[in-house]
Amino acid sequence: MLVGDRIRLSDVARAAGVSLATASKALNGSGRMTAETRERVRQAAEAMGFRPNAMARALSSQRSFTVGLLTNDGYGRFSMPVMAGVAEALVDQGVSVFMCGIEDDAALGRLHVEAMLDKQVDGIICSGKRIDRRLPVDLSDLPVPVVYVFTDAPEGAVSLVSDDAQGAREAAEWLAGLGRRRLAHVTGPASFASARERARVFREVTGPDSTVLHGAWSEAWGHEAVARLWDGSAPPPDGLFCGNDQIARGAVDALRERGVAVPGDVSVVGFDNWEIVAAATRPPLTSIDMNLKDLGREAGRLMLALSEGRAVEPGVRRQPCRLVVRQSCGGGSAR
Amino acid sequence: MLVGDRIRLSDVARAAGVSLATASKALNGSGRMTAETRERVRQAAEAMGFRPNAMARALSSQRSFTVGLLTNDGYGRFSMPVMAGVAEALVDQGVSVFMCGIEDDAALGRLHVEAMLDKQVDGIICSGKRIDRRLPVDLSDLPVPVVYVFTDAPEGAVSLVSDDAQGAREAAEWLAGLGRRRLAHVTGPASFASARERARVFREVTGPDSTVLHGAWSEAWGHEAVARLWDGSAPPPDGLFCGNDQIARGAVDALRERGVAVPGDVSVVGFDNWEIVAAATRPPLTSIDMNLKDLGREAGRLMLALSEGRAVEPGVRRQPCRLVVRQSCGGGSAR
DNA sequence: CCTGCATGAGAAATCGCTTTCCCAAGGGGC
DNA sequence: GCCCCTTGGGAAAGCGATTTCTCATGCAGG
Repeated sequence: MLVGDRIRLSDVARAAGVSLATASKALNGSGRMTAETRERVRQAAEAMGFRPNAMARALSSQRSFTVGLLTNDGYGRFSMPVMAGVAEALVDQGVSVFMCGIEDDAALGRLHVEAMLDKQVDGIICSGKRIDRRLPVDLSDLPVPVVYVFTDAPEGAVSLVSDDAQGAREAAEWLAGLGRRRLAHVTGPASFASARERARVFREVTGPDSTVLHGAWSEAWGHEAVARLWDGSAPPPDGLFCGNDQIARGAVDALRERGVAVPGDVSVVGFDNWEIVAAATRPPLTSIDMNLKDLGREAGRLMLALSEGRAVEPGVRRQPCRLVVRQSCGGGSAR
Repeated sequence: MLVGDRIRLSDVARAAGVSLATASKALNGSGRMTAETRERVRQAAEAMGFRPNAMARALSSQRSFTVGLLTNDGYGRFSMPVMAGVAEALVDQGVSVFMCGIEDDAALGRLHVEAMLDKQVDGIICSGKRIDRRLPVDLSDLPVPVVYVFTDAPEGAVSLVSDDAQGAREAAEWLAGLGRRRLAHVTGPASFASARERARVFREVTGPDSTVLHGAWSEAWGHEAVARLWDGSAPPPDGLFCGNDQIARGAVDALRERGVAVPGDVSVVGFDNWEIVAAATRPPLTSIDMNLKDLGREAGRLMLALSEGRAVEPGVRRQPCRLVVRQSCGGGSAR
């Protein structure tokens, strides 16, 4: 793929018959020279397959064209799509991503952050698995910009989260639009801000005393919630909005077991659009996708802006979610 | 966390009353000087919170203390644990990891590899999601060492995979040890080398004409396989070894639906030990764990050796799998 | 008492590129 | 026709380490 020694800028300069300085400026679009000169250098570089040594460039320009991505999501459920998005936004700017999983280990976090700083990263993107908790590292007072994604961020920071309210509204209105009138929301612990926020909006759409059940983020809880809702003490729901796909799957399984048809008798919407769960459910789940890759992509863009010294409005940015229709709701494929 | 300008080596040297050269050697353990001098420099560095500039160090020493991790596993199912292992093995050597997901896009692969090379990585770890397929990039003739993990590798390369044969034997013998005598193996497509190898060993343990069913790697296939095995034409198995946890889950669900008790009537072992699937199954799955993090850790060690110029025996290294006992088999928690 | 060699430490070159002056030449204004 | 300003391009000083020599110094050997 690459043979022999790497071509240096000085080689290109010599070939193009210009000085080192001119060659550098030509390729970077800086400095002043005739278009003809610039082009000649470009051609030479191109022809020789010149690739600048990023280390040298970083050392003198004080920009390393690398960013660090810190995450405590060891599983990758959230951080993999975010990383993919970040990388996508940055790769053609020549920026690479150091990825560091730190779980919830503060010492490990510090270690990695220091390693990043030593490597002169142009910025750090900090991502989590929950928007109301922070990673066990203090990223304030760092000599580089920081962008927070899908995690809680300090006051005045640049941060990016998915729009729980809009996602929940999307789900509830979809169920309502299908003609479902007795809706219930089965979600995770009320200790999660996301769970509370989605529940709030769910009530906003369906009425202040519609049913909201908090529990674990598990299939088991989905099961149990169905058992409660169908205990005969009240007319059961005809639409279920679940806080994540695992709960939804548990619920759908429980409904099947008790002979309730999905989507015939009940429509179910999940949250997360976790392919592996949503697609394996019978029937496959209609679900809210948080567009994590988009979140990552936007984070990448913001990081880029910041590292180029462009000003970025601080504060929390909420990115919209998107309803992905499968078969657990019936109804058209409209939207 | 860090305040003001970074301390440079020259600052340390001045503070310790030695030259730049001596300071460098003192901190790197190279050169010759009295223990007292060395220690004095160390103390000064420590006291001033000196952190060497990795770029500068890389530029002159020709080692960047970074490695690239290439993967086509966009989901992170395999690459996240591998990355965690790699990072764990390298972090206290001060080595950071560039992570690049390239899916199956050859152009993207080339782009990322070139970016890595520009950044002077000390080596590249190439990881996949299937041991009999390669990534769409040519990593031969690179100016840096390459280690392959969980992917097919060219002749003569250094490569690391999990030991399918040992894992399969572990599973089959566990079932046999539980007194199960009519064993069946339900697994993925025979086009997968892993599926074939595990099936081979399964037969080696259970007899040449024991049942092996190939299908998709899905829950749906687990269902269907159970339907076939329990169609009444033959005495059904009392032990099921499934090719992955999804198949196992499908099978367990199907068994429950037809009133067959797990683990009462049938013991089921899965493969992958994918927590999210294995733990949510009712009952939770006993499964074979491929120890991917260990695989990554070992890959990190090999990479380190290679990048330090130490010789590494080429060839395929197989790392053992491990049986994780949950409740789908009954029997003791022995082992 | 002089030569020789091991030893501790420093001067300076280098790594490959960026960037800041600085200078020569050409052109326009008065 | 003189002067000043614009313009294209180059020389050289870093960036912050590593590393190769080189050089005093002190001690042992003859």
